[in-house]
Amino acid sequence: MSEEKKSVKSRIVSAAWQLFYEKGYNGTTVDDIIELSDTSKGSFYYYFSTKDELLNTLSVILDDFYEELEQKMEPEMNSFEKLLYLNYETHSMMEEKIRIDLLASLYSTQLVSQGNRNLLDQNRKYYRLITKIVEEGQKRGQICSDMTVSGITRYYSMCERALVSDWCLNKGDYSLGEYSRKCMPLMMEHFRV
Amino acid sequence: MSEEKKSVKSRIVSAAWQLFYEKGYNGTTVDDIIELSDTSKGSFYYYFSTKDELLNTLSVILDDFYEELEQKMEPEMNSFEKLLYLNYETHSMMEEKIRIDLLASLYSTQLVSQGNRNLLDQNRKYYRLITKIVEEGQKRGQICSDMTVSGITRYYSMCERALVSDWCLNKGDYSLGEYSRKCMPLMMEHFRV
Amino acid sequence: MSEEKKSVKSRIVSAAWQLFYEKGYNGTTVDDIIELSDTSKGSFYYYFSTKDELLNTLSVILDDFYEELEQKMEPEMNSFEKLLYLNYETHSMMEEKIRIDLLASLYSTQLVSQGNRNLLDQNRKYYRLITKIVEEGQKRGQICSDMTVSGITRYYSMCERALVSDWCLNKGDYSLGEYSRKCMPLMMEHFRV
Amino acid sequence: MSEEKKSVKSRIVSAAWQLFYEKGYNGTTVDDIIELSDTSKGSFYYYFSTKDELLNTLSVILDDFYEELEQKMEPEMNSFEKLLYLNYETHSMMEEKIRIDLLASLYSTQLVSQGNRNLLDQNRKYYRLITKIVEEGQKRGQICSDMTVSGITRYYSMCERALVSDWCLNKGDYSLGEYSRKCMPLMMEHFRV
DNA sequence: GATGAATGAGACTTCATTCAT
DNA sequence: GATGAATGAAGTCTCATTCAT
Repeated sequence: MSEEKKSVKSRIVSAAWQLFYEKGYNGTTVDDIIELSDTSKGSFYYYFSTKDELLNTLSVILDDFYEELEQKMEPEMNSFEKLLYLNYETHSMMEEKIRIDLLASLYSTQLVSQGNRNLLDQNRKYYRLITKIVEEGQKRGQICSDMTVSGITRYYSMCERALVSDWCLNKGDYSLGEYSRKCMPLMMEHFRV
Repeated sequence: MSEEKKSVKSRIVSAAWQLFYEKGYNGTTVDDIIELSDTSKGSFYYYFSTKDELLNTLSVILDDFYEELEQKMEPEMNSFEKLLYLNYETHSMMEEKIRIDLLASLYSTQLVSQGNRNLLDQNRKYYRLITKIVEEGQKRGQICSDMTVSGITRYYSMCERALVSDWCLNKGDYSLGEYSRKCMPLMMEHFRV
Repeated sequence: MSEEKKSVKSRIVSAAWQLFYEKGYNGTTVDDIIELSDTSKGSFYYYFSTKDELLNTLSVILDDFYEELEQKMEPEMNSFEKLLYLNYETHSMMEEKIRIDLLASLYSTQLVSQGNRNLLDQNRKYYRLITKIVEEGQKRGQICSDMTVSGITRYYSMCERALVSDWCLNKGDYSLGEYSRKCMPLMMEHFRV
Repeated sequence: MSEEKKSVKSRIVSAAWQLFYEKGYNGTTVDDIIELSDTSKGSFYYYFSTKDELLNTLSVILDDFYEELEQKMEPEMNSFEKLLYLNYETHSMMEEKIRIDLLASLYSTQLVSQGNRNLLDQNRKYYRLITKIVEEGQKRGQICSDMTVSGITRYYSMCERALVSDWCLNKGDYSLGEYSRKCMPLMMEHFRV
């Protein structure tokens, strides 16, 4: 069981993302997903309490990416630069690898959903990583200390969300990576020492 | 005819907003709207091709507010301050007067809709007003000139959207006005001369 | 006016029938008709109180055909044979010249319409012609006299409607003309002297 | 479960027919039906792909009646007489028990519908019963053998449809039972031995 | 853990028809 | 006579979600 066939849950997740890429989030129905993953309505709702919940699995993908990036970064790099670096790398990756309408759906859904707002979940690798860098930056005197670590983290993440949201709103008619490279330093200017 | 009864379209809009305030966007059905406005499905879909389209009429409300604000502002006020002032006033008004779930719905909808993205419509009073102030500011030497007028306008509006979006994402658990008063100067710091 | 351009009413009729042939009765909307005839909703409803009424203009076409047939028939022909002849000629013509779904629509509509039931209108050329032949037949002793003229006319027309209806019900998968040639004599057998 | 509540589908059918009797076919809306049967649009369209489809359930009612009649008929009765007997009984029953506009709607709908034409479905009890009697009649020498069993069955059913259709076309202004009693022998005369 | 028939809610469509101008 | 914006009525579709087995 455990070895020979993928778990039902992971079959659902794979199928869902495959379909999301092909047909977009709203264009994909739960029926499509269970058909491709060869399961049933019952199983789907056994593992996920709602279709939206699948979108949250996107943050897992993103967090894996942050994990990788963390490895790659030189620890001695200037902390402020680290933030800009992370931002540029991630936004470039999103632009290349993730369908824009998925991002749009994710942001759209989180705005109106009642439940867990994954984008803001403080336990994500993302938040832990940013927090760590800000802390380190303040200690090293490379990031301004007139705001708390969590205040800066929150501000930074708001700026990132702003860049992604606007890119989605504009239907991707410019480069997310490049626009972020240009704007992020402006938005963070105050915190550079 | 002309005097005695409001046009059908405006009856629909009024009814819709009344209901949106009472029951929220998702809580309001098209049937509710046509019942309160005493019209019919046919008429509703004759004027609006989709329920979402009603949300766009929110920008009319906002633009009316910008009109008012423009009157109130002292022309000699520092241009950079004008931007911060507008931001604070508007966000305070939104916080007080507009149901958060309407803003959330508006932003959510615009992210995934195919059609006109009202939030970005350059012809809105909003854009024309910001553009005018930025222009004036550069002329007067109160706003930095290392970016074009339209670039700054766009950046400024992105920052505003970020603040509103994040407030919605956080379900309004802090003051939008106050948070904007604190963050907007940071975000705009680069453009202050 | 009178000479140079066709009357609005006849433009509507032509357009309607052209469209009925192309798209069927139900497939043709009043909007289609007014577009092709280059008139307006108002005009359409000025001339026809309902879309169904257009179908009635079909009986004019049929009656023209009966007029023709009457000319062609030898007056001395046996009256009973005349009835069979008329039946065969008409049903063959229908099969060739008239779209089956128009006949189906005509019959279908008349079954449920409140208004005038053209199919039964005793003033039609059709009824006048059949009545004349039956009368003549009884006088000549070629048609059985144990039923009144109007009784036989009515019976005869019911049989014709039966053949057409059934042909429509079967979606025309056999020859209306041939099936009528075979069945009509059976149905009328009693009246042959 | 099994005992306590009727299936949703049959609740819909019952409600529909109750309403059809009260308000006629066109006078009954799908909303009425789901309200009375205490179900939902979703369920309705899960079981029936269109409102018209409900009319087809009429043949079930008719077939039940044929079942009954078959029991009542003396097996030794002359086969030709059996056909006339069946015809008279059924048409009398229709006249008494079934709203004329339902029959009209059924015939009207079947003329223009794309789908299954219930009226012609050879598997109905009706066709099986008529076929059996014709077969038996030919064997016994009570029904003429110059046409095939299926040819005669088809002809017979066409005659019955003719009588019902015309009755509907005339809005029931005479007795269907009596008119059938008078005409059916004329129409079938050829097959009497 | 799995299943899928059944449900509920509401958006949206379609058109013939009306009516003030 | 003509116009077409506006209407009304009902049918149909779409799906996420639930629940008895």
